[in-house]
This record gives sequence, structure tokens and C-alpha cells, in this order.
Amino acid sequence: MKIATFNINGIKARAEALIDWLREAAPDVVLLQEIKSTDETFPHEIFEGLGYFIETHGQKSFNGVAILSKLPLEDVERGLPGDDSDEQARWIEATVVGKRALRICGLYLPNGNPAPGPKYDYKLAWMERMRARCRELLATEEPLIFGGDYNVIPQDEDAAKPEAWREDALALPESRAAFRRLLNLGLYDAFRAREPGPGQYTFWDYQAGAWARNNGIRIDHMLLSPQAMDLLTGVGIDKEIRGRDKPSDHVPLWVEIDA
DNA sequence: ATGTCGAATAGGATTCGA
Repeated sequence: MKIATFNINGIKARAEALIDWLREAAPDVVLLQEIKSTDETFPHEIFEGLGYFIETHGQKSFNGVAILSKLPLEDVERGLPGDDSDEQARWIEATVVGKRALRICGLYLPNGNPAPGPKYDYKLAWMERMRARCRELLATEEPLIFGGDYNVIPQDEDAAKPEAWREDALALPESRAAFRRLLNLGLYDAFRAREPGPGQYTFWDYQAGAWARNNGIRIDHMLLSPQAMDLLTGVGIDKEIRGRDKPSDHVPLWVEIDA
């Protein structure tokens, strides 16, 4: 089963590019971030026509996550537990049953800039809530996948110009420590486990010719539970689509799971 | 000196968020 994550930066602006990529890459499950639409305005028909079931957790203008799946999505949960006052749509979970059941969580972790400040406080608090949810799910000892835009550059080798990110919420020591705390629960950065070494990016800013200069960062991640890692057979970043017309600033990251 | 983009509001340029 091929499971991908892709921050599309607006479903309306990206529908055509997304359709092209879905046809080529043929993922079984896709975690989408920044749909920037409500559940009502998401263009369900287009993707149903391509053979996907769809579950969304949207909001107007900003954020919003969704799951597309060729297999039925069961036990869908929307929103990250732990703060009833949080109105930002950044978390969705569902179970997909292939050869065996996988619990799949799609997430759009807060950017956090400018740091310090309230947005950075929200990011760190959100990461702590995510940790609590990960811990709960890990107790099930089932295969789990936490995929999405983490807005965290885990290590210097995950940026072309690490010095440019020193004061940025994506790379500050507290952000990296919070990401490490997720790993320390017993989760694995599936891409990094299979592809050690620098120069592997999932995001290139629209500004300052970042793509042309390969000034990228690796901020989209798939964290897997031990039981999911046992089933991992491949990983990849579909970098090439960043060079197409009207691209997102992110590209898809995928894992292949024997499930 | 963000060399940019998407969405909302408003009915075109501006603001926000990234």
C-alpha cells in the first residue's frame, strides 16, 4: 500500500496538478494539508471520480486537512484532542484496512513564526498535545502512520542553508526538541531511516528563486510506529513536480507499506 | 529590500498567513 502526504497549498488552486500527480503516482492513500477550504467547498466529485473515498476536516481560508483513500476510511476522527478551544483544522485520523489494519493520522503542524510569540507558544503546545495522542495510539501496538507537514527541520542536514533558519520557528532548538520527543516515544522518521544523508528536501519557498537554487528544507515527514516500520518496503519524495506549472511549494512524500 | 503565492474581501488593491 502506497501512502503519501502532500501539502497542496489550496485545493482549488491545485486540483489540476493534484489530479495529474494522482494519475502518475497512483497512491492508495493521500494525506492532504492546507486544503484551504471547508468540508462543503472541497471538490469531492473530482476525486471520487478518480476512485478515492474522501474525508475532510476543513476550515475557511486557512489550514484544513483531508484523506483520500482507494480503500474505505473507517473510524474517522477530526481535530487533535487536548484543547476544546482550538478551532484550527490541522488533524484527521482514520483506519484503512488492507491486508491488515493501519491507523493513519494526517497533520498540519503549526508554522509558529514569528518566534518567540503567541504563534510559537501555540506550536509548542500543539506538539505536546500531539505527543499525548501519539502515546495513546502507540499503546495499541498497532501499525500507525503520522504523516504531514510538520513545519520542523529536524537537523541541519535537512536544510540547504541551515544558517538561514537559526532564528526560525521551523528550526529553533525547542522545535527540534519537541520533534525529538515524538521520536523518543518510539516512532521512526521513515524517510530518514531509509535515506540517510543531506540534500533531501520536501519544500522550496516560492520566493528568491529557492527551487532554481535548490534552497530547500525537509519539513514533511512520515513517522511510523514500530509495527508499521516492520511493514515498510520503500520511501520516496516526488521532487520533480516542484518544477511544473503552478506547483505547490511542497512536494509529495510517500511510503510503501506491506499492508 | 523577501526576487511569491493563495484566499478573502470587495468589486481592485490590500491584507493575512505562510
